[in-house]
Amino acid sequence: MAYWLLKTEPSTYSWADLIKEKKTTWNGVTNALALKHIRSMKKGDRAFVYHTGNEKQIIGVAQVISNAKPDPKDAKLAVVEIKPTSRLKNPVTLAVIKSDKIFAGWDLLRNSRLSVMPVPGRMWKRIESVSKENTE
DNA sequence: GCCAACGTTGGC
DNA sequence: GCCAACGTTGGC
Repeated sequence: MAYWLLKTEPSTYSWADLIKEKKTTWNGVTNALALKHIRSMKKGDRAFVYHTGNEKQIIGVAQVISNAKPDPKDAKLAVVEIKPTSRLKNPVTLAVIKSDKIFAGWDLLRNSRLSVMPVPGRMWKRIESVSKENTE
């Protein structure tokens, strides 16, 4: 099982939209590297959902519920289906990620324009634990 | 096939 | 609103 991070602009498609829909086909990815990551996704993998724009934070966890497959609207592209698992108790902001050296060198920091990326296991665990901490 | 010009993304 | 960092496009 692998871990991923999926970026979305919340005014286009948000975590709330995913909750409302119960599951969705993650489409609209056209960047070559991001597509390569999509194509590596397998049923049972898990993914953080990250909001760009004003929010810049990881908001929830989703489950990959299909293997990667060609986009029915464009066979050159690839999509995957996901469903929401749980919302993070405390969203983990980009600022927090930047200030924690465990995330040094991660794609999220190195390439701000990449919309789909793997999450190394130790980073996944750190985000999960930070998201559960009590804050004032 | 190269690369300048242009367009887009996303953080600031 | 700006702009850096990338990606893409199109003329040559």
